Amino acid sequence: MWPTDADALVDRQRELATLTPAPWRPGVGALVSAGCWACFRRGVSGPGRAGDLAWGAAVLLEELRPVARRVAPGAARAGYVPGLLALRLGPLLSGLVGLLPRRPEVLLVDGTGRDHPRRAGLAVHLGAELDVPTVGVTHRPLLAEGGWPPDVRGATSPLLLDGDVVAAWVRTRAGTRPLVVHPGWRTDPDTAVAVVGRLAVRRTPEPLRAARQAAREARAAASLG
DNA sequence: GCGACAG
DNA sequence: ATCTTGTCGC
Repeated sequence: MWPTDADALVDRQRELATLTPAPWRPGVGALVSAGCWACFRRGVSGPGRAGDLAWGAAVLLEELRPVARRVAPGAARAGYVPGLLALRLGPLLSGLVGLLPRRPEVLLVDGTGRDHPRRAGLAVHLGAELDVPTVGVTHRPLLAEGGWPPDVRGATSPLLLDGDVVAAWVRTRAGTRPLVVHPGWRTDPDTAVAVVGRLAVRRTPEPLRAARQAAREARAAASLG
């Protein structure tokens, strides 16, 4: 289950960093993926706090086609603290993925993997809890460093932390900012980049786009009453 | 001590 | 995270 305080989460992250699960690779045929997302009330800025109202979503896809959606309101378990995102969102997101009609082959998460103070970001943690290979996607690195790749779709460049390649900048579209792709649970950098390239039609990979849209629709519906 | 810091 | 503004391209 999910740690409920920072000390317990840090302990769990240190444990996760020592695990070496078997690497996963996509099989032949249509890829069954999922994306999960959480959004908060509009107009509220800052790190927030425990109890913040949130809307979560998980969407299951066969290749690029959404086939199931789950949305639910929930409460953040903590304010946002860099390195402790799992404390805030872990239970909500894992619960929603667990409601999908089947387990995906790979789950895309809005968070880092090995680019983390203890090499165990939310993408790693969710994958371990759910026993699902994961790939993280963020707008920017948490700690890793590296220059942008050329402005060509498919171009990548490494992001390093303490001399290790822990993530990659990826141009999913020319003319826009690259995304950061993070290997998570049972994925390596090459596999993570390949999965994102396969699932990205627009800038944001379709599983995350679909989940973000579903979460925001749930928020909008709630605001109307 | 100070700043930086996924969402 | 979320918002606002401006700019570019179709």
